[in-house]
Order: sequence, then C-alpha cells, then structure tokens
Amino acid sequence: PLDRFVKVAHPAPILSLANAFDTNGVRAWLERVVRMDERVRKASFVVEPKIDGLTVVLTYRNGVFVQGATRGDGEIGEDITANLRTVKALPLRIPVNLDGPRVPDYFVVRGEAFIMLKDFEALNQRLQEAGEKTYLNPRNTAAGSLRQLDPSLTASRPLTLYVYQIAAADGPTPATQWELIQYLKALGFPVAGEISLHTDLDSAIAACQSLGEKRDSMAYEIDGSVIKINDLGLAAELGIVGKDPRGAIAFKFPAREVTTLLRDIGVNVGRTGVLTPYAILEAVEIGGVVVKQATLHNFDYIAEKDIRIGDRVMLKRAGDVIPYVIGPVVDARSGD
DNA sequence: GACAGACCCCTGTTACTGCC
DNA sequence: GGCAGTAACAGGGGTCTGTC
Repeated sequence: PLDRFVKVAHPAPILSLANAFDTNGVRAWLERVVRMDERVRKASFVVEPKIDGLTVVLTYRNGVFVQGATRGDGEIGEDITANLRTVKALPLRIPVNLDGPRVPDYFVVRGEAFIMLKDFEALNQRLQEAGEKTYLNPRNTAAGSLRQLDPSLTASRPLTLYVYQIAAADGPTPATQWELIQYLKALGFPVAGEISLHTDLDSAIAACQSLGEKRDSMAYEIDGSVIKINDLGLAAELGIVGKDPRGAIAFKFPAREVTTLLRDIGVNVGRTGVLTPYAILEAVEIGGVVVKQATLHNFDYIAEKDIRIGDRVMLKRAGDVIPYVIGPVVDARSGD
C-alpha cells in the first residue's frame, strides 16, 4: 500500500480539446484553421469516440511499462503506476522491434481508463448481492478506483483502457493519426474499435452523427466524438489556443434536459466574495448522476423568464459538466 | 472577432480527521 | 469501530475582462 500519491511532471502538456456542439461549430472551427493554413482545406480527418473516463499517461522505457500518471492539471499529475499495473488491458511490455524503425526507447502514450458498461453492471450486481453500497456511474467509479492507496482494491475493479495518442518519444513515430492508431494496435495497446478515416469534413461529421446514434448501444459511455486532422505535422504546426490544440475538436452530444421542482434558492459566497445563487432542486437523474443542486450563475444570460420557488424548472446538462437551470416549465403562481 | 486568463459552478469518490 | 464532515481529486462549460 502507498502512503500517498507522488506528483509527476508530464514530458509534454496533456492538453484538452475545444468543443463544438453542432455541425456549424465544427465548420466554424475548420474555417478558422483554414484561414491560418490553407493546406487544411485538403486535409483528411480521423474520427474517434470521446470516451467518458479519465486520462492516463503511460511511460515505457525500452519496451517496459515504468510509470503511469493521472492527467492532473495537464502539466503535473499523480503517480498511479501501481494501480495501473493491475489493469489487465494495459501491456506491461511492448515489442521494441516491429517491421520498420525500432520503437523509441522512451515512449509515452496517452489513453483513457474507464469501465465497460456490462462490467459496471456486473460489479454493482455483485455489490448488491453482498449487501454493499453500489456505485452510481462508471466514470466516477473508474476515477475513484485509480485513486486507491491499496492497489489490490484497484485490481478488484473491472477497469480497462484505450490508447490514442503518443505524448512523447525519443525516436520516429507515425506521421498521421490513422497510422498512429494502427501502430499502437500493432504494439499491443488496446484501441477503440469505432475509429474511422475520412477524406473530407462532411464525411467526418457524418461519422460523428453516426456515433451519436449508436451512443446508447455502445459497450462504454461516450460524451461525444473527436475530429482530428490526420496529418500530425500539420496539426502540430497549427499550434495551441489556451489549452486546446487547433488541430482537433470535440463534437459533443447535445445537452440532456429534464424537468424538476425548484425547492429553494441558496447563495454561495465565493473565495473572492462574489455571491452566486444556486437552485436547490428535487433530486432528478440526468446523464447518469442524481442532481439536487444546480448553479444559477448564468441564469441572467440564458433564461427568458424568471423562476420562483415552487416552479417546475428545466435543467440542462451537457456532457458530464455542471447542470444549470434554463428556465421555468410551470409557474407556481399562475399555473402557466 | 479571436484569444488568454480569471472566476464561477457541479457530482462522485476516496482519504483523512475528529467525535462518540 | 462506526459515522459524519472536510479536503482533494477527477471530469470541464460559460461568462467576463482585457488585449491584440
């Protein structure tokens, strides 16, 4: 057992992705990058599912897994090597000699750790039969499992992994995202099955929409898809905006909406003294979590009508982010 | 208009601490 | 030992302000 988790610096920033919530957002992204570099107009794209798990960074030296870390703030994460060693899908060794150039001695890949839906259900079934508390959703269960101080507890959780990026290497690596995925697969890394290559943006958008339609029948939870410029050199040349690389965009699924009862309104005092109202709600399930409170910090901007305590209100939640109230459904006073 | 950075907020999980 | 409360971590969108 560990006493605590040691902080580790990533060899390169582990970036997030800019989001688009509709096809217009995706096209606007492409126009922005085309204005920076006309070559993007003729680029091909890779579409990947955006798995709802947690990012892990895996380091190999001479083909041996030596360190695994959480994403943390993108620059510094936590060393969870002992826990990741218990994940059966994670290769502890990779071949150093494939057809072609030798696999770099120093090789760092990025992936997503998560729990398959059927494994999550089986885990809860076992817990229920044992009279123990069950888990509410796979993502937070996966996150909690990897933060166990005792790796034997992590080993008892059905974690798995998909890998999709080379974060750092001291030798040659594939020039395109599509080749990179095939390369990772050849090295023995688990890779998502629903990855596709497209010669134009329309085809890539169609693939994203198709993933959206399959969402509820997939073996694992996804909160969108990712469109990446296939040419990794070109994508790198486009640079970074804040913490988002310009060469890729996340196409998020439409926000889920539910209605519930507004029981009360509270006010939070932030650390700078800012007062922020929040809604206290009748508990309602949305996107795999039970929401009892929701922020009203943006209510002025998004709501067309006021709300009153006792109203039924519409609650919105995009992806796995914070839920917010978008307005009344039924006015408690007038009944409208 | 694009961008960077600050600031605001959520739930679920685990570890830790204090109390009974 | 059990329970409750707190802190830290995971996931990241939306808004505002200032700059270019």
